[in-house]
Amino acid sequence: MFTIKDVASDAGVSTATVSRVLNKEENVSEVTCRKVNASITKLGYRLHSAASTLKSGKSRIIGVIVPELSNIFWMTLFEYIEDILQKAGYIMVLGSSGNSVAGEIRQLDSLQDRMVDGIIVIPCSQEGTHFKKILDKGLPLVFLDRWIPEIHADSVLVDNEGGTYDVIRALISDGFQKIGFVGGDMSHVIFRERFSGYKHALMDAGIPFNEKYTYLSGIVLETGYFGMKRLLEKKDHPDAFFYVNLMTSLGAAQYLIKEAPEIQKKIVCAGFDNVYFSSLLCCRYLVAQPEKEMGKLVAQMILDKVRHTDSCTEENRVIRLKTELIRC
Amino acid sequence: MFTIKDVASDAGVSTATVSRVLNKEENVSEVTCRKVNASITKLGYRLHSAASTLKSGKSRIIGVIVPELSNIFWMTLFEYIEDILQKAGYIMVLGSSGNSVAGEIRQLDSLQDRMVDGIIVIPCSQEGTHFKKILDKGLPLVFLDRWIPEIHADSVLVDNEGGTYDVIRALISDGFQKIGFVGGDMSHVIFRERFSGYKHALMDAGIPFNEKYTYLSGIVLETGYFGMKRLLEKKDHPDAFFYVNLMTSLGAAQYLIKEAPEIQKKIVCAGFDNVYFSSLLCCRYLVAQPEKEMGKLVAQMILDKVRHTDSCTEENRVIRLKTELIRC
DNA sequence: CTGTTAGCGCCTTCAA
DNA sequence: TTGAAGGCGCTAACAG
Repeated sequence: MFTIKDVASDAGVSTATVSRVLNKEENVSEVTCRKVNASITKLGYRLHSAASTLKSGKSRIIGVIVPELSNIFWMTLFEYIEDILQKAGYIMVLGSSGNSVAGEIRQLDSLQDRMVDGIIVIPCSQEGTHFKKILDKGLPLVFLDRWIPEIHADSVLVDNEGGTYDVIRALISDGFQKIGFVGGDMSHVIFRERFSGYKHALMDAGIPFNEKYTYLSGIVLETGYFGMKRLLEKKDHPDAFFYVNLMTSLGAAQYLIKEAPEIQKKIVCAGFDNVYFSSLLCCRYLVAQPEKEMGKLVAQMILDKVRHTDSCTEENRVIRLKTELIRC
Repeated sequence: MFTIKDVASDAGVSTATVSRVLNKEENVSEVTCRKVNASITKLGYRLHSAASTLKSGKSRIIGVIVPELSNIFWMTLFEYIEDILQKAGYIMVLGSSGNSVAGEIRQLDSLQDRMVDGIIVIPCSQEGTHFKKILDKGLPLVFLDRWIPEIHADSVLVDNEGGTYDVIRALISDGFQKIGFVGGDMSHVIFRERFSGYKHALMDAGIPFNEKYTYLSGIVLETGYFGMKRLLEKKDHPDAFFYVNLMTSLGAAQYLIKEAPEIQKKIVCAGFDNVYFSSLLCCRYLVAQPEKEMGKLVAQMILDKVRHTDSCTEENRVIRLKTELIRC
């Protein structure tokens, strides 16, 4: 393997100059730059990232922490994110927190050991003191999809309240009055927002909120399954349902297909999140998040922060993207 | 931040000794070891991975290349893999090849720049000269889920032929004679294996193979969708179907739900792969791959190779795990 | 069993 | 605009 020393002697310059070219510094004459680049390609030289990291303290690694890897929606986001990071010369280290704060802390430690330049987090809960510590160290951190308001970090989110409001209003326009709300961990801000959108839509339509049409205990597959079971068992059950996220939607669809196919035909469903196989959910409406935009934006944000660490102390930005109401 | 120097002086030993303790070498007295560890925890010392990598040439990074990130089955595998790697002190760098050889090469280059200790690959095609180059350099590489027979690398696979044979036989036992085969990129060995299992099961039951019951042009969502459309349009269409993988199954289910709900009731389906929301596919049978075992095994294999790079030149191991036939 | 020491490859002042 | 030179923190001989 070649080092900058080899490149330097081949190009007839010093290692310092090669380093300057590699790091795209301004003050290198165009002739020298070309000479050096020629030698680089000629020798097939590649930067030794460990050496560079040791000396500069920059690793060109962006760490990512997700509650779980097996979530299609999130992974679709990371497909876009990785693409942008890669093109900027960064690699993405993707780690799962296993839906626990302890997991998040473990991942944060591991990432710091690797001297990552920045971190993207989809937090698993509203507990955020461990993230606060990171920010206090001046390490760039951006929240994605979910956030923790008390922790002042840049965040890329969607308009959860508005998206839910719109879909509920659409159901109301279709003539439904008894609309079920399935799923939601109310310790999470984003689910409170969605719940709020639901209640406001009802309120604005003059429909009284009825707690017995709601099932709020969770955001996983089982939540949807048992939520539907519980709600449909009631004699005066809803005739339309809103599922708070993809997992809940999947669980609800499973229940309907397996246990209540005859009821499925009589009710109408809608759900937050849209993926490539959403048509299996048999929903009339879906609230689609702008994955591509979210991914691009968060990647750009973290790169900005990484490259201008000084401006990190500025006011934090919380970006809300619009969702799209899809009629299936 | 503290360095081994600080730990050394705090513990009253040399930096070499600290390094030995950190790397869990044998020849350190128990007393010294305890002293050093005490100082480490007392100071909250953490190894500087870049420095360690620079000196030793080992990064404690395992690179992973997948055709795409948004595949639930694969990501479930990586959930297990990451867990094991993490516990062994390694991190996983997950990158997408975007289903192209060029993408694979790009990822390989990036990983080599990072001095990864080993690589796990789910190849996107049967083209493997770029992987050969990696192996020739002595860099540990293991294939997962798919393989390239010409490239002699360790591989963790399932018994594709046997799994398919069993499910087709089950359909035959249920009385079906006209069984459709949907999906399959025959340039991939694993799909040829599945196709072979299908044909053998028919043959062993004395049922003649009929090409018009097959639709072999792809392994993506659209394959399943249009495959079903095409096959069901025929007047003498199959009354049972086998889908070659998850994506095809999803596409087929979408077609049936959207376009042919009345036919769906009259036919029976089966598919390769099983995920947490498979019940939405309305299959009678599923061929489940042992994800946990696969993940654990491949993680263990790559760690073994990484830790004993010398034995890398030995005969390569190709492991075939049994699938499980699930009746839903 | 432990200490001394020479770099690994690169970046970054400082001086020219 | 360029070069010289001193480490960044750690590991791995080698010596004791």
